[in-house]
Parts: sequence; structure tokens; C-alpha cells
Amino acid sequence: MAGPSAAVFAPLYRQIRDLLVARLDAGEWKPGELIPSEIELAARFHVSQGTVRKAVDELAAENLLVRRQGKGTFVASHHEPRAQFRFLRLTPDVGDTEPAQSRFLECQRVRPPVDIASRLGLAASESAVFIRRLLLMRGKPVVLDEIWLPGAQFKGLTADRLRAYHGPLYGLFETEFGTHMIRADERLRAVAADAAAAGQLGVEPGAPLLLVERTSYTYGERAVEVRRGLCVTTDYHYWNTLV
Amino acid sequence: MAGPSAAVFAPLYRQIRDLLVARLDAGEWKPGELIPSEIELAARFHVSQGTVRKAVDELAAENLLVRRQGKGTFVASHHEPRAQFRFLRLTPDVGDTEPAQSRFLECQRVRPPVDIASRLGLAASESAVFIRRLLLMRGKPVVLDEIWLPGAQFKGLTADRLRAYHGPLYGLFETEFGTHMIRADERLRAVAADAAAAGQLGVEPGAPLLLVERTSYTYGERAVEVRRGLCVTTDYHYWNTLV
DNA sequence: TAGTGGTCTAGACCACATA
DNA sequence: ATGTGGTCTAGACCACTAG
Repeated sequence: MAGPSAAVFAPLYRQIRDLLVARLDAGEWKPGELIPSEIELAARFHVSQGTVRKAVDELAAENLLVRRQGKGTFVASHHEPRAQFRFLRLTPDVGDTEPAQSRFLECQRVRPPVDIASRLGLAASESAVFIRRLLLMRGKPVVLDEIWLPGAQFKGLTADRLRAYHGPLYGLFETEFGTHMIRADERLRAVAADAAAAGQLGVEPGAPLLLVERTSYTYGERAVEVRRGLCVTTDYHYWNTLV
Repeated sequence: MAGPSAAVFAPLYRQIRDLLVARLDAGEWKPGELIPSEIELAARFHVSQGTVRKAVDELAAENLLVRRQGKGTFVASHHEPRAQFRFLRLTPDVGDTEPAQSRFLECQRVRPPVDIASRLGLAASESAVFIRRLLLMRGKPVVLDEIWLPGAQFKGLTADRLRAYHGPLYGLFETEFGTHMIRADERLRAVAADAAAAGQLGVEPGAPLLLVERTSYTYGERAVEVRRGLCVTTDYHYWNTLV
């Protein structure tokens, strides 16, 4: 409930953590880059190395930073192999997960529906980029995605640009638009396929589909993507771990 | 891939962690109970308090232990309010989550299907307890669960005993059968309701349902429950956070 | 060889709960 | 007043990486 800087009194290590996030947000260190060593950060913030360590530990646990022994601490990037499947929970029932292939059907600037606009924190006058794409796995359509992005942040995003890019979508967003997704909330339900979706996905109208509604956030809990995906779950499933 | 004790060479704090888990598994400290203080554990294991602290930190992060400042560290229990909804990801679209009501339809000793038996690590000769129950929220059926448990561990579990108990199922398992669930894997897919499920859940046959297949584990990564739930997701959704 | 993160320790002090 | 966990520090040593 409380905003990012609601807690005024916080332990030192958490204040350091927040300072580091602010630096990341400001782009002082970009995804994939090395951040200063713990000793250097300790000197800069006038705290002990142990306090910096605890701050960095938290950020590493949240996947904002990646520690590599002997090399240093790096800003997490969606281009790294280990991050590839972090936001893709759809897995084949048998065999290993392989990279999916995207087929972009549509990419336009639109006035977003009110519910989408409010989730993105857009004013009534602001536009959004709307993307429709089909995700293919093993050559077959598996997910039909509708994606909304804040227009101001994603100026110049076109279908051609999407098609020219190869790799994970969040990698493109990170590199070309300076927007790094760090967290996402998802809501899942089962729905019946309408005629349009059925056609795209190659199933019968009325067939059960898994609807995944996602809101993605960047540094500072700012929502920057709303996604609505319809998934065929006959040979794939959505996996999750409860701890 | 690697078993619980595959890593022979491990940092001290991890060895301490594993020792603590072994003690929990052995029932030395039961759910809800206070474990010895950090200083006492440090003395017992001949390490510094800082090392014990790091071991306990890990177990607290995994929800095996609960720290309470000024009071001590306690073994996590499914009876605590904070644990109530940890394994229930189905939430109403509007309004707050309320405790669900169980209606037990069936409880028998059975020879489990081979896939269930293998997931529970049961030999061909071993039996299982099979439970069917309906979960009601706001007075309406929302989930139809089928649950399999290892027969040997759940001797004496009957429909009457289930009906007599009020509270979360995992609380009963913990208190009456000494089995504490600490983790669960889930696989989700959308399926069409068959006639039987449709009747129980009050939906049309063929209606889309969310199928949740769960395997639950106790200390030491031992699978002790397989669950297959069919959920009506018209007014409820399954929520998840990707980090 | 030098620099990085990873582990372990010891001790001081703070915040909270209980008697 | 006492005991608990929570924070912060300082320093030693280890393990890994790279020039």
C-alpha cells in the first residue's frame, strides 16, 4: 500500500538499497554493466562494507542485480540467458522449454481503454502503443498476446522494428527504450475461445484457453506494461511454485 | 536435480541450516513452538551467532521459521493467520479473500493410479488416502478438489474426521499427522468441464475451468500430497507474482 | 599478483517483549 | 532488568577471475 518512499525511518542498509535503486532508475548503471565494488560503494555512502553487502544482497534476491564472484556485481539484463524464461511460465508438458517465435500481427498508437489507461497511470489524453502478436512454439501457435505500453515512453515502436528485432521483447524494451521490467503481477483464469482467437490459435471456438493478465513494473513500482495473453494449454502448462 | 545432501562441501551456515531442517524433520521442535535462541544454537553448534543468524535467515525466507523480535524464533505453522492463504492463490475479483468452506464428498483408502503413486514415491503395493471435496466461497462452489495422500502416513483419516475439523486442511495434517507442508509445485491449464464436475460446480458441461495440479512437499523435499483442483474462474482468479 | 565477492567471527549497540 | 532478535561495524581469511 505504502509508496516507494513512505518509510522515512528505515535501517541504513535499506536506505542504501533505495539509493542504489534510484541510481539504477536514473540510468547511472545500465543493464549488463558492472556497478562499483562493495568497498567503493561503502566509501561513497560512508557506511561499512557489510551494510552495502546487505543492501546488494536484497537487490540480488529481487533479481535487480547479479553477483559474480571474482568479477563484481552487474545490473540484471533481459539479454542474459538466465533471464530468458523468468517471465515466461508456459512450459511444454514433455521436453525442454525452447525459445518461442513471435509473429507480430499489429502495432498501433491507440487511445487505450480506460481500465488499461488507469493501470498504466495514463491521463485521459495520453496515447498507448498497442501490439498484437502470436507466440509460436515448435512451429505451432500457443499464445495470442495483446500488449499495451505508455505511448510517451515507447515513441517510435513500430511493427517493422518489432519484426527486425530477434530476442526477448523485454530485451528490446530495455535496450531501445530504456525500460527495464523488474516485476510482474499476473491474474489467471480459464475462458472459452471466441471466434477470432480460435482462428489465430487453431482451436475450435469455445475451446478452453488460459487467460493470463499481466501488469509489469519497472524501477520504483511504476507500471509500464499491461498484457493479456490467451494460451492453448493442451501440450503446455503454466507452472508455479508456492513457498 | 541433486538430492538434499548432494553438496558435501558447503559453507558453514548452510550446514547449520541443514542441521536445523533435520531437527525440524525429526520433530524436535513442533510447528508453533519456540526454537532455542541464536546464542544457544551458536554454542550448540560451535559457531558464531552471525553464522547461526545467516542459517536462520534462510529458513525464515523459506517460511520454515518465523522470527519475532523480542520473543524469539518459532517453527512456522499452518494454524497462524499469516499462513492461511499462502497456498490458496484463488482470490475474488472484487472484495477481500475470505476463509473458504469445505464440503467433503468422499474419503477412502485406495490403490492410487500409477502416475499419482510415482509422484508420491509409493511402491506398487502401498495404498493412498483419496479425498474429494468441494470448496465454497461466499456460499457458492468454486473448487472441486481431488487429493491423494500416502496411506501409511495418514492412517485413520476419515470423512468424519475431516468434517469434524474446522480450519485449513494443512493445519489438520500438521497437528494430527505430523506432516508439515513447506512447499508446493503447481501446473495450471484450462480445461472443459465434464458432466460430473459441471454438476458439482454448478456450471454448464463444457464450460472452461482452471485445472490446478499440485504436488506438495514436506521437510527434505519429500512429496506427501498430490492434488487436482478444478476451479470456476468467473468471479475468482489465480494470482501470481513474477520476480 | 591484485581485485572482486563469499564466509566467518567478535563485539557494540538498538528495538521490542516480558516479567 | 533481562533476554530476544535487528543493525552496524571492523577485520581476517577464502574462492574465484583476470591480467
